[in-house]
Amino acid sequence: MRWSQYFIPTLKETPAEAEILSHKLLLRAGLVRKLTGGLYTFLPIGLRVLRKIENIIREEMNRAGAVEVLMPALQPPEIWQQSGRYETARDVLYKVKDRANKEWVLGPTHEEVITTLVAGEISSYRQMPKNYYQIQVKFRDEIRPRFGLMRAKEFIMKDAYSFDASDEGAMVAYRKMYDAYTRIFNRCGLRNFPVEADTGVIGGNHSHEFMVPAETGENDVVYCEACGYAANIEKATSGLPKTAARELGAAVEKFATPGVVTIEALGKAPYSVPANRQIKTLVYIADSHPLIILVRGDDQLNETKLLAKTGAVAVRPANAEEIVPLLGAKPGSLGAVVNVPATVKVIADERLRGANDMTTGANEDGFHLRNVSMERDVKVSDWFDLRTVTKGEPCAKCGQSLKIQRAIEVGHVFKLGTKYSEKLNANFLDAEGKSKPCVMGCYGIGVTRTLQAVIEQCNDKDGIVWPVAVAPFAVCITPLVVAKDSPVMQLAEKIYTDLTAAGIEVILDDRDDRPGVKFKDADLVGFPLRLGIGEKSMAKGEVEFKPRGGELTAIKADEVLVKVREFLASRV
RNA sequence: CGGGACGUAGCUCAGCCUGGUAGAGCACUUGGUUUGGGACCAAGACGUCGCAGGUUCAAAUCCUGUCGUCCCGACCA
Repeated sequence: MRWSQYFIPTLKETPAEAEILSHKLLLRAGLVRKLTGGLYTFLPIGLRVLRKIENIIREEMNRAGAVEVLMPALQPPEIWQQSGRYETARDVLYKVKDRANKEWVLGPTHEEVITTLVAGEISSYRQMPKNYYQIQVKFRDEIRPRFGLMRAKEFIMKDAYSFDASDEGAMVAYRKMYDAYTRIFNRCGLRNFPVEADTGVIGGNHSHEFMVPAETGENDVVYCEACGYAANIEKATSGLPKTAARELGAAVEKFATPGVVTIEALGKAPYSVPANRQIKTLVYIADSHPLIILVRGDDQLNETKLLAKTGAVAVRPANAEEIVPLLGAKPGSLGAVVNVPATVKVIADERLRGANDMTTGANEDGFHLRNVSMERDVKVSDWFDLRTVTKGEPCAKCGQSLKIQRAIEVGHVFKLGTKYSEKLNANFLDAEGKSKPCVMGCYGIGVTRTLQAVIEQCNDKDGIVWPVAVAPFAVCITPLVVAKDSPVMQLAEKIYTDLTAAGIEVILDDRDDRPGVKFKDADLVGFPLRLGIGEKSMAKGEVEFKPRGGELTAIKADEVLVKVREFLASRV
């Protein structure tokens, strides 16, 4: 490819819209342009990288036994109603109407479509296992699109769906995808690691996310260096001991705490109740039912856990207008000991189990209760792990100190079970002739997000530093004289022809620009190797050999092909 | 949806407080000089100041509304 005929609109200055580094580089290196918030056009360089990533994914999916299909992006709402997600996923569903005023949805994912397909095609256990995947555009009505391709309204996803006759078979399929994902992200040049994950609205009971460590990520990952435990903070647990039981004190005692409405204030004189001896009382609305949540004063409620453990579709904190009529006091004086309506369930964090000598609100403004025993004084309906892990806590598996790292989620694998096959009638007959629902798994990779994650991880002060496997071109030839009949340009053309003939992807910077401009652009766009050809080096029969981010050396002009091959082979 | 900031040339931004001829740098065009890490000189072209109302003799500037962008939060498969 000749640069002058291509389309690489690099930017010297950073567009105001970009905040994080990868987003800036995406724009500056001319990979994408924004149409409007959350919607981007891929320019040729960006598209080439996208295709590279897609092909790596294809190769690994195929290798793992998955088969490529392509499903419609526009879908009938009926299948979403059938699966129940027309309601549970309604916030992210784009809906459109046709001329007859019939409603359609733009697919945010394809469980409904693939399950409907399979329901009509698979009828025997002999036809499984099966795994179908596609690389497709998805549409999600994100509340706040941000960070360029990281969270967009429209994005490209690889999604695979496995169908098995048994739970054991489904686990095999899951494991195959898990291994394939590790290979895919490694091949893309990404440092990455799988973590245990929450399954969210998609359902299922076994799930891992593939994370790329990055400070700009939207996830917190809890991990243990000693034993390898790693989990999304939404799911992570630790080996922290339960609250120590003490000598069971006298009966509950009410005491005045005028103006004290925070854990912190109650911890100070004259009360001096340490946070770990307080019970924090929160009120949540779960699918329109109020719930009382108890966690220890020094713990934070993890809403994802709450959602998962209660099985609710949605939870949100109740506001003061809802709380006062319910418990008779404002937030800051709440508790679950007295004046709790019988209809309201009390859910408590495991860490409080057996705790006594605790202090909590009295459900009366300006008063708290001391000598509270969870067992004796609080009627708890359910005990769950509900707290958020913090760094430094002991690992539940090995006791070593846990760490927390920000990360970008680039892939997610789920064991779905029969949630969708049951609702959408994807049944088969087993060896005994008994009808059963297929056991499913689903496996997603954010392709466009992965592209940006590579940039986020592979860059320096001059621009992008592409791993060879996903580089838009492996080599950039930079002749410093571009007149057609000049010896420099003739050598550049020869090298270009030779490398291209050898199957190497080369871009020839034939623009009539000053050297500095070309060097800066080549660095910004990030080609792994740049070959510089000027009159000086040429006089010595040499060509400049400059790996991106490495040292410039001179090589013999007639050794270019060999040296380039060596270099590329060493980087795979 | 709550909080904040912003919207002026293709891009980055100044001007707004204190109303009165719309600016700079980069990019672009032409000519010249340059030519190994984003050149220099000269001349030029480029704007309904996001949009709609209002106040005023007069609005980029003040007021109201609206749309859009970005940040924080909430939310999030």
